[in-house]
Amino acid sequence: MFKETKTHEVTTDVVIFTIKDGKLKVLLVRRAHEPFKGKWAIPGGFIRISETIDAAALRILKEKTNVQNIYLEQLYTFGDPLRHPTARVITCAYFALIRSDDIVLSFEDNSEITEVEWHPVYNLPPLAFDHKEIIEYSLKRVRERLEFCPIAFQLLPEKFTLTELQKSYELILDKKLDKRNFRKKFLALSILKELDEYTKSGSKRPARLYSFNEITLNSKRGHFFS
Amino acid sequence: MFKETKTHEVTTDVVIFTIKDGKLKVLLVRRAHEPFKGKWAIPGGFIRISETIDAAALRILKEKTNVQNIYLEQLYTFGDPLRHPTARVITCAYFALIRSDDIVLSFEDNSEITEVEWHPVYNLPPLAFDHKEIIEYSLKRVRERLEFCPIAFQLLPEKFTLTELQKSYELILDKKLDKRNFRKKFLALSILKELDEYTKSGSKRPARLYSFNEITLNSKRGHFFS
DNA sequence: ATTAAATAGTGTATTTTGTACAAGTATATT
DNA sequence: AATATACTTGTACAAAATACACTATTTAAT
Repeated sequence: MFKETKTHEVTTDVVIFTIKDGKLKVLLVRRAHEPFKGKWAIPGGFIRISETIDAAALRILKEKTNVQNIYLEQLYTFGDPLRHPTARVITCAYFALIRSDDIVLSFEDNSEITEVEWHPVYNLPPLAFDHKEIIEYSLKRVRERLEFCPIAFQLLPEKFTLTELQKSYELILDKKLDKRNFRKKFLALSILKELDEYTKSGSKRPARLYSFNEITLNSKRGHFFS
Repeated sequence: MFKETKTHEVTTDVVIFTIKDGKLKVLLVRRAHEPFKGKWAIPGGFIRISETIDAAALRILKEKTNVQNIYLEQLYTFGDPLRHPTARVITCAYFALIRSDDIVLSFEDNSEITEVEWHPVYNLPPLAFDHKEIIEYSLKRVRERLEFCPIAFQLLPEKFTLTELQKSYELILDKKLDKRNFRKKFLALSILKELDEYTKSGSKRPARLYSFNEITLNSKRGHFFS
């Protein structure tokens, strides 16, 4: 298919999750050029020759969201020769969880892209390349991680209610959880700091606010929810 | 460090585990050339331009061990620009578990290599590149997998005793397990076929032989040992 | 034939973890 | 004051994990 003398291109793509408008969303960019011109894709780019892969992924993340210091994990490397129609592009995919508040999406004068937007994970538009598969695999991985460590805290503000925390789990796992069991389990882990503050009851009964203790993962069995 | 016009090279390295002489071992090759001439390394090679990464890893595995149809899983992609002293080489690492019996190690007239040998995982020689890190990470992953699915069966012969099975778990997890609990748990999973055969008591009391049913993973919670 | 040595095999009691499930409490609104 | 809404809390049961010690079968030695 390709000449053996042709070289591989190596990129990184980053699946960026957030919770916005009560939905789990991923950041997508609209492609300005072929292949897949006009199609939505997950943000990505070439890995520079003297840059670690992690650094490249962080760079992509920062270009689009201006966010740094975030949970970013290498997901999988996708390298089917047919995943790109005209070149051999191997992509090392990452995923990240961020809070969507105080984030300004940007193109950064990037002629590669005509739009940047959050899209509901459970209702995606047609995507370029194998990006649908990449997102699905990310979601699977996030769910696995959630069983072991409360990475959902990346999605929440500094101070949050237990209901908000539970909601973030429900959005990721895509199922309802029992309120009493959820609280019991979480409080038993003693990773939450109970604050003496309450939501300024915009609605009904104010809810107590919590924050995370410095995260020290690996509780005995490490499992959270299944 | 490198000129931005220089291209990445992309390889795959495969950590191959086996149990031999009552020890958990990995397959290492001795490098014939610089860099790290004469040092031990895990087997690897360039990914061909029209080959999937999985296919490349399987090819490497077959070149060295003549084994096919084996549990092979992508581990992680290592891409630190400093991991190779003179080039930018990104490697997509895999790991595999195989039975060491009926395996003939081979160089396949490969001038890259002067030796191929099994080495105890818990007592490795100095290794080329970041291969020590890759092996350590493989081991971590194998342990994680072991909690969910009985991949240890890849290490055992067709017919085996419960003691042998337990031993393989103990070697990988590097700790003793309780015999009665181990058996109870495994038998409850009904993935074992109890045979009407026994070890031809080379030593003391003969032990019953078992084989695996067709593996259907994902029992309810999926966990085995911690 | 008896005994010793080695490995195989087995069951119960306790603790921990997971799950199912419903009523009372604090605030805002009317 | 009554009502609506979201917040908070505990117990009983089931399932899973863990701790723990003796008997059984064979070979080898006397």
